Amino acid sequence: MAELIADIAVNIPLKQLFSYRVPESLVAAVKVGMRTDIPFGRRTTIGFILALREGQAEGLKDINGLPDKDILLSAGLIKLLRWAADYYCHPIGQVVRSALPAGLGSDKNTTKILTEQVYTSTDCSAEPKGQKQKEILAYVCANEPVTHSQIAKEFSASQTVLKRLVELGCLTSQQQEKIRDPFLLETLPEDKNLTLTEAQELAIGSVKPTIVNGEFAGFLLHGVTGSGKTEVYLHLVAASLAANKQVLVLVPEISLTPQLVARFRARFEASGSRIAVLHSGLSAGERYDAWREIIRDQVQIVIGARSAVFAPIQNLGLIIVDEEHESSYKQGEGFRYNGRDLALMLGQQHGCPVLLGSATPSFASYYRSEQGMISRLSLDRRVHDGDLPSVEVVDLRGQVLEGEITNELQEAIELALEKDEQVLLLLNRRGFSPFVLCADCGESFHCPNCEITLTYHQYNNQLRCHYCDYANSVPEQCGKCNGANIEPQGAGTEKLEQELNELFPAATIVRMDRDTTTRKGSHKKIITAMMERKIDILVGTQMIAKGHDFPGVSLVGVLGADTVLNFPDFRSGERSFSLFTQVAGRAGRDSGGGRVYIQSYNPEHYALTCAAQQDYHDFYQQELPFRQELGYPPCGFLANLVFAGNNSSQVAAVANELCSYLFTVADGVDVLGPSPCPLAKLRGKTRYQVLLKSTARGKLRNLLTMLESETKNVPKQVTLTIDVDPIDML
DNA sequence: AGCACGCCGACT
DNA sequence: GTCGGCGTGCTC
Repeated sequence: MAELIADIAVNIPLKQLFSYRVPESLVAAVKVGMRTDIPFGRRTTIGFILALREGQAEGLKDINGLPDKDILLSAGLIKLLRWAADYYCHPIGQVVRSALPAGLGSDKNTTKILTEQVYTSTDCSAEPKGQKQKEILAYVCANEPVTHSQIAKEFSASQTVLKRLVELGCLTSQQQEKIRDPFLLETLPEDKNLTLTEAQELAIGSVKPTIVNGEFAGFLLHGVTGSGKTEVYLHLVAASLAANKQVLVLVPEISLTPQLVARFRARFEASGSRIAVLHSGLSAGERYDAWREIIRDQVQIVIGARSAVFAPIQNLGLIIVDEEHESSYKQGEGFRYNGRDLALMLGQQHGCPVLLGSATPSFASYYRSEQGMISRLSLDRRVHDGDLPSVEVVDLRGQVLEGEITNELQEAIELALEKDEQVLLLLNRRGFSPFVLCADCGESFHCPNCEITLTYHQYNNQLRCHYCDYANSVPEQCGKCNGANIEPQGAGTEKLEQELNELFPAATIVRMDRDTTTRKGSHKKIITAMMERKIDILVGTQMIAKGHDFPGVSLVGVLGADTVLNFPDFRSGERSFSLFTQVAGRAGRDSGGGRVYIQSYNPEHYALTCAAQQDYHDFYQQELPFRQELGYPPCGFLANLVFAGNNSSQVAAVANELCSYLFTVADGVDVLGPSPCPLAKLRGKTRYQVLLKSTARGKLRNLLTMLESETKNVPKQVTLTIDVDPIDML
């Protein structure tokens, strides 16, 4: 006899699904996408029903129950998750869990649905005796249905009065679900409806038909800073809403893009569209509520960071990936997916356009647009004024510098300060100095867990590891020769801040990096002070280049460009070009006539010269042969295998063994390694890597399949992580 | 990942 | 004699 069988994903590091019988009592209620309680081994746990089928249930256990009324995973989402689990070689149960809002994927179900009383009137002509009763009844009649919290806000001590009104038969009440609304206390900005430029009109016109027709199409919206990408997004969102379809907007990090969220809300909330903003600041309850609203089709626009690509939207009309080049779209640990790439897959599965927007596109996206796989839409002019900043590359070769700032840059800063304009200085290295050493014997200091050099932080006189949380105070004496001349070498943002204070004592100088923005709100505080022109010079790491328009900035300086250029990774050119172009775009945003100085020992490097000209296409053409020759993405495909464990010789042996196996079976795939990872030791674990490289995606996939069946032989003391399409290989 | 089973060292 | 170390094996 055929019975109902559920295929269930369980949160364990295994690829397979587990099959259970659905008992007669649950057959009517069970649906694909629901969460379920199941017996698992000697314990009970929760799982997610990814499929239901008829079949022979002999030898299968029964599911215990269904804890929720709603389904949690839409059919479309299940399809995406299964594809992603396979593509990224990650256990399906853990893939499902990382897609879900926190609190729903774990065993302990801590997130609850809130409910509250909702009142409606039954008799508005009634005339209760009490004055307060009259007032509240009138209020309910005018505004019904009214929630209890609304009444509590308007009237004090309303509880007994309400009870009396219900007893009198004037009101009835119902228990109803309550949605936690994170926007409740925020005020909406004013919506500015701007006239479109020709280029904007053209871009909108290209995407619109695909929204209406429900076709997949990829678009790269390449627009320089200030060219009005957001306005293009807003018009396309409107088109999607008009076609009765929902919109997904991915952003690199919500906290860095408050303006974008504000503009979406200002444009669409007034006309009754609901926007769900998913970000790390939400409580578990708020996430759960947003998730339920989305799956019930009560939300029209979802904005969020990479994990929002898993929002269970059922009727997608458009997907936007803003700042698509940002590396934060790639998850760096666990389930190492790329939100931008999954967005493209999602668009294909749903049949809707995907719009990738950036001023400095990822090399991969630009390549795809050149190959005709996606369409490129360009906005090459700023909306106001035409002037892009003038960029000067300052040659450091042969210069004798006392600090970090050249005479050229110093003079430019003086000039800007005289004119009461703001200055932005980028130095992509936090701390005071990247290392310290003993001036007598040359001894330097390393992290005991990660073996890399420790960075000196002057403000608390500590040596800190930037990869784990190791910290130690600076020793008085050298441990090797007992010398007392321990000196900081090189410069970070802290030291630069000190130098600036000496050079420009009258100026207000503020530093913004991970060390000054850890406290909640501190980041926003600096941004606000900058907006209000309370800061003359802002010094910081790459976070100063992201997402903010500071109208008062006329001068941008880039220091330490060479550390970015010489970073040991095939994407260093791309990253440098992107960072320098983005930060240069911060100069003279409104007034025009901005100036940018980039100091470098390698002024002829194409990443620098192209950034100086703001010429992406030139950069692309110089970068392309290098990627082609070496078969690097997007001209080839990579997967990085990392072996880690406490016993270094065991890790090396396991890596060696698996590597030679792969080498013998590989067909059309280069097996490189094993070699110690660039961070050969991290948090106390020894790490080796094997890089797989192929020009054919399918051949790489085949090898990964063979690898996965071989991982059974990896001892438990050694962990193997597979990173498909890695973006950094540290 | 849990959770149990199992086989060897120092304790009331 | 047994409490407990963590190696190994399994989970529909």
